[in-house]
Amino acid sequence: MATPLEKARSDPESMKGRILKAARRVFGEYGFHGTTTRMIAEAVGIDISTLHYHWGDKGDLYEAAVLDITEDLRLKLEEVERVIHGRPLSVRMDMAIDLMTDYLFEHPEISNLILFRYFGKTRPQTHFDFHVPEFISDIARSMDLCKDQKNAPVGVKMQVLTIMNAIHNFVSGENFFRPMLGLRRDAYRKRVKETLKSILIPAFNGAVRRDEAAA
Amino acid sequence: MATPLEKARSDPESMKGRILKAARRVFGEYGFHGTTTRMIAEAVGIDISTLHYHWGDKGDLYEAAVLDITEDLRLKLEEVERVIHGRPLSVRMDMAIDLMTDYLFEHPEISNLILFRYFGKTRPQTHFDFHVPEFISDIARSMDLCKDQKNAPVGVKMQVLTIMNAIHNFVSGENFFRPMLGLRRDAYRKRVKETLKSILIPAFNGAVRRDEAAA
DNA sequence: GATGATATCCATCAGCTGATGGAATCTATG
DNA sequence: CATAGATTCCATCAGCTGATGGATATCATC
Repeated sequence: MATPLEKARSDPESMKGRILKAARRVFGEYGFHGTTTRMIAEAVGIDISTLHYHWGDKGDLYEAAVLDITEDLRLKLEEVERVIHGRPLSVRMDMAIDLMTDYLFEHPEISNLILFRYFGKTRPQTHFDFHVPEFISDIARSMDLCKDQKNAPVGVKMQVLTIMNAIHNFVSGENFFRPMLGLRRDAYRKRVKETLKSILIPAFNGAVRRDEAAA
Repeated sequence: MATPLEKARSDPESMKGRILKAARRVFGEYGFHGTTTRMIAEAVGIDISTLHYHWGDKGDLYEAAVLDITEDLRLKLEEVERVIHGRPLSVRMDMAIDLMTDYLFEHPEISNLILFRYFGKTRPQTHFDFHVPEFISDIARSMDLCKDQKNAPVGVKMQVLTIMNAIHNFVSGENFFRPMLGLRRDAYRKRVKETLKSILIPAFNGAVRRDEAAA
């Protein structure tokens, strides 16, 4: 039998799917404690008891939202890897940044929820698995930053974290940074890509050149 | 007459100061909505009415905490600028990363509160000034990334944001990232500095070399 | 159209949270 | 010590929040 999350993902138009979609967005904007079940129910246009009927209590729905965005992100990373596979490093980096920033700007609640889980605590302490470690190693391998498929070295993992977090920051912080910079939506997104590339591509090209020189 | 915040900053041992210090920490861990006035009062060992007596309502205390960490950060940035002034770019960058990471790891609530304000919404919408734009331009000038004292170009501002956010991320996300990487406290902090330097210094050295070549 | 299962809403509750009034305590000053 | 002001705590409240029971509505199947 399919879990509630699988049902919701297989049919986004169902009530389960509509609630989950709204939950992702509202939890992403206000965090777990800043979100009330009534806010989500109102966003869907339903009563709170309908929400509880489909998803149990608030913590269960939050967990489902986190697992849902995690799975979306995993699928997108796989897709990006397929697209960039076999190309030279600087091109891979360039394309990966373009594809991931575009995707996350279209689904900012993914970045929002991830950052909330990284940087904030929930009361009472919830901790279900986030699958971050595997993601990070997969990205590292896809970027050709390490050979080992299963487990990247610590230094490489931290480089990958730096890249991913930089993207999440600009996506999730758009409401704060964009007015500060006086940019329109499209100009902001263009600048984000440029900035990330200008910083990251030289850094990693240099790293690889240094590796090659050492070898 | 001194404002409550000025009084609290001038005498950290006073009740106002003790409450403010606890508020910074708890707000930083759980965010505005995840924090209850009772949590802060309990951390200080006082009754909630004493808290309200000194700081008014919850929103006022939160605002004071944000302004307090903002001022701390401003003072630290000034200090760092004095220390690194006049040195070559790569050395400035190296020292600035060391000094700022050390400082923020000792005061993680600063990074915590800043990230909460960047990435989360508060209900009802609060928006008092954060002074971020001036900070960013000051850092850019201090790093010699721009000439104009008052207002750095957009591209430079975004580079500075990328650097500062990367530091905040690793400081504030320590509880999440460190177990994931299997590092002890000191090793983690060492690795954070190495990672930041390995990515940022080549990038900005390259940028400056390109500027010089173009000039 | 009858019937059982599923889905939705209304009414309501207990507990938590922010906030306050007022009594009790402390402190400085004469 | 007396007194006034400042500080702290206890008791309490109204409103919000998460959650549920039960009535109603919808739907598939016969």
